[in-house]
Amino acid sequence: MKRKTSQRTALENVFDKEDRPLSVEEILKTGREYVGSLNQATVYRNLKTMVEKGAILQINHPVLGTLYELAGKGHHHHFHCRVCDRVFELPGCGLDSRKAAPKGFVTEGHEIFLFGVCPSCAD
Amino acid sequence: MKRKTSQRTALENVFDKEDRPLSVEEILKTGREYVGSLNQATVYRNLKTMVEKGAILQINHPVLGTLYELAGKGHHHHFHCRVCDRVFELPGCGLDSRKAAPKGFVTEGHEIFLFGVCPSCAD
DNA sequence: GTCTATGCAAACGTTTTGCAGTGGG
DNA sequence: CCCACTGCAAAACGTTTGCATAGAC
Repeated sequence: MKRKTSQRTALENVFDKEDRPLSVEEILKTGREYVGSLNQATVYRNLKTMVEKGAILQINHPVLGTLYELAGKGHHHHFHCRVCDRVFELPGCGLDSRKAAPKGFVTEGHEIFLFGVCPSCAD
Repeated sequence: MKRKTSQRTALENVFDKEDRPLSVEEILKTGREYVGSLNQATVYRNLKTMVEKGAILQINHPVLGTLYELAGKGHHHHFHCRVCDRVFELPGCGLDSRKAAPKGFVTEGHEIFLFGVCPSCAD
C-alpha cells in the first residue's frame, strides 16, 4: 500500500461514515457512492491490506458471515439486531473468565455474540 | 425424512462416535467408514433436515467455519484449541447478562467462543 | 516513465440444486 | 410398485488470483 488512490479513500470514508461492522456487500455498495467504478476485487484486496496493517478487524459473525470494523476500539463484543439486521459494538464485557472454562483449559481469549433487538427497533 | 437409509444411520453413528462439534469434511470422512459411497450432497441434505428436525445444531465458528453438534445438551459454549484445532463443548456459562449489553438493548440470547489450549494439549 | 493498484474475467472452495436412477416401505 | 432418497454433475455463492492497463508519484 504505497499509493493513495480514490478507491482507498472511498473505503476509508465508508468506515468513517458507518460506525459499525460492515459486510463486503455494504462496503462495496456504499463505496460506489464515492467511486462508481469500484470493483469487488479491489475491495477484497484493500480490506486484506487494511487488516494486515491493523487499520480494520475482520469478524466472522455466526449469522451474518464476514464483517469488517475499524480497529483500535478496545475490548468489545457484538450485538446483532434481528429486526434491522445491523451489528452494534458494545463496550465492555460481562464475561467472568474464572467461570468461563473448566480447570485444565488455558483460555487465551474469547468472543461474544449477543442477539436480540436494538434500542431503535425496540420502540 | 420418511425412510431410514444406511446413509442416515451412518450420520447418526458419526455423531454418536465423536462427541464434539464436527465439520462437514470430518462428517463425510467418518461417514464413509460406514457407507463407502456416501456423497457430499447427501451429507449436506441430511444435515439440513437434521437441523430442521432439531436433532443437531449448526454452529458458525469464527475460525473453523460451519460445524454441527448433537442437540439437546443444554446451554453451553465452545472452546477452540489452537494446538489440535478441535472444538470442545463447555457446560455452563460465565456471562453476566446484566453486564452484557447497555440499557435499551433487548438481549434474547448469546453465543460465546473461547480459544486457547485444551487440557490434553497443555501437558 | 515507472511500477503499484485497478478492473475484468477466470479460478477457487464450499454449499445447493436438477435430474435420472436406486432402494426402502 | 411407488416415490423418497441417493449419486452425480452442474450451478450458485463468496472470495481469490492472473493479466493487461490505468493512474499515482
